[in-house]
Amino acid sequence: MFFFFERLVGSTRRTSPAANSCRLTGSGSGWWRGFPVGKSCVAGSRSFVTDRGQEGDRRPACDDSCVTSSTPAAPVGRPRSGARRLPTASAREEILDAAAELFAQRGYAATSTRLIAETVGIRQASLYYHFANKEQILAELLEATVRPSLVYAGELADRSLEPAAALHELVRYDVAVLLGARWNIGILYALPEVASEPFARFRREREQLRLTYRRLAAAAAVEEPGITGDLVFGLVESVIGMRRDLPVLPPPEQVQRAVAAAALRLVGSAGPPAAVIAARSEP
Amino acid sequence: MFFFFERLVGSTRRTSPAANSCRLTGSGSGWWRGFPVGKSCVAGSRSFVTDRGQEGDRRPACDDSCVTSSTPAAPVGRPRSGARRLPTASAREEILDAAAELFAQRGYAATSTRLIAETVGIRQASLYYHFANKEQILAELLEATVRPSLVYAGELADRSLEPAAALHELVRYDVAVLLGARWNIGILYALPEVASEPFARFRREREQLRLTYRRLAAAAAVEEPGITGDLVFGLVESVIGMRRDLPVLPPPEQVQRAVAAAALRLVGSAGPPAAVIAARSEP
DNA sequence: ATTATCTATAGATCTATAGATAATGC
DNA sequence: ATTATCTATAGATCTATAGATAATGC
Repeated sequence: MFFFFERLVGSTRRTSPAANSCRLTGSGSGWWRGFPVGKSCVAGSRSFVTDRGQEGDRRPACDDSCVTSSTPAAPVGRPRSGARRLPTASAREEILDAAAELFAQRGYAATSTRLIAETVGIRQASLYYHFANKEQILAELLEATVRPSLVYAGELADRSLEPAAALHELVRYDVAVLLGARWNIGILYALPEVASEPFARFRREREQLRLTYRRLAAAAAVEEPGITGDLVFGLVESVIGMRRDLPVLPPPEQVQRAVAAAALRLVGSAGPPAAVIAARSEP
Repeated sequence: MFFFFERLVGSTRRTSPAANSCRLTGSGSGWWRGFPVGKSCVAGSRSFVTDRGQEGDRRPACDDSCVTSSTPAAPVGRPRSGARRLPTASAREEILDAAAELFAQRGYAATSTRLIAETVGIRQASLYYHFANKEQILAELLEATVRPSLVYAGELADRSLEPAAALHELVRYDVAVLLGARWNIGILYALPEVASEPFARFRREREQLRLTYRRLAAAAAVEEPGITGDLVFGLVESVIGMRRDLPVLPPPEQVQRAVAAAALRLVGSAGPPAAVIAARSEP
């Protein structure tokens, strides 16, 4: 019913731009966050780090050519003291993965760069070869986390579904993203430091997603929508708290179904309309 | 329709134990968090700090007698260098208030004891006269924040309402608590450091509240409840995020109504039952 | 004498930079 | 020559304790 795809994240590198292959290959890119999606492969191959400044860090620009080789290739540069955290991933990706785990577990301020480095298996100072500062790491994680849902929301708009069906789809997708992430990355959304300037772009994108929920809820609601859109948004993101606080959760598909159905009841729509069933016509 | 009451919090002191007067008086206690409630005055006079260890700090035990005087009284001890933050409150309460503001705004780890002290208007070291350590401050804030809803849930159980009506009441109350707090204290629930040991008691109490939601949702749901109780819990707490992220919110009563109604739709109950209306028979 | 503050400071961090070094690539 | 690491460290914190001090209370 669902299949997984992996996303390239936190890397300026781009593998073969096989836009619809839904599985990216090449030097370990895309390993670190797999999530199930409703129907289609979305935004999987977008490289969305390249466009950010990266002013401060010493990492040289890298064009497409540098990863197209599928050979593992002997590592360049001075060898690490420790073993690799993720042998198939780039250092940059290993850092993002370690940071995601630690930020989600202990918070941003409580996670020292030393701890991130230790978790990766490198020295603290080596982080600064890949990132200008600690904030850059969090910013990258945050943006990589909203963007898929935002992109999906955009695609949904082009499919001219009836509002309830579109809402159902978006909720399913979003829940899948939140549950499927390797670490409970949604926790980062609520980190207090996200209110500060370096994370403005992330906040803007998240607000766009909220607007989509508002629009769909207003269109699908039987009565005056009021704050219903925001409540659906909150309902969806409540799976972050559930994933954090509950020792066990039902399988993702079941949670997706439950939250999507709950969202439709919440907007007053009488259960998943026929269009929803039709829209998810799998083979 | 609603009236406010103030709660004694973070103080071993107890004013006149006028259990139902709904307004506590005496040396500034209860100033720092006012919130509207649905019908009754709940837990307003409980002092729930006394029973915790306080091992580390030098603050001497204080019995009821020490605050019963309603005269402002000249301050004992060396005078402060700065002005008071809250002239009517005790130093302990001022610290809790400042910490609540800062923890909610910047997070726990990112808030230094120096900053808390400066915000209060005292020197950093002076905090330690009132609290054994920084964790104690957060623990006290957290516990003071769930407890009212938990107590209210307990009282609700004694009133033998029908499930949908009870759920409606609890949601209204809980939303009022979250919206009425002087600072958006619910943010603290999601602070990553809350997972650590010093906050075990808080977590236990919050889980009890979750269980109440589950029980009520299961009893009120028309179909298989599944994770519906947790979704309602999440729905209610989503007002924390709304209060944080939205520039303006509708007036509290309106949000209460909207969330309570949404909760009932979510469990499948067809709108607020007559019992709900009956239950809130105001003059 | 008691209380609630103050000053001073120990010891442990933490972030980011400078510059050396051990690999590969050409 | 380039890359990706390493070691060393400056400078800025941060928490908590020790002990002095300026009030009131008795």
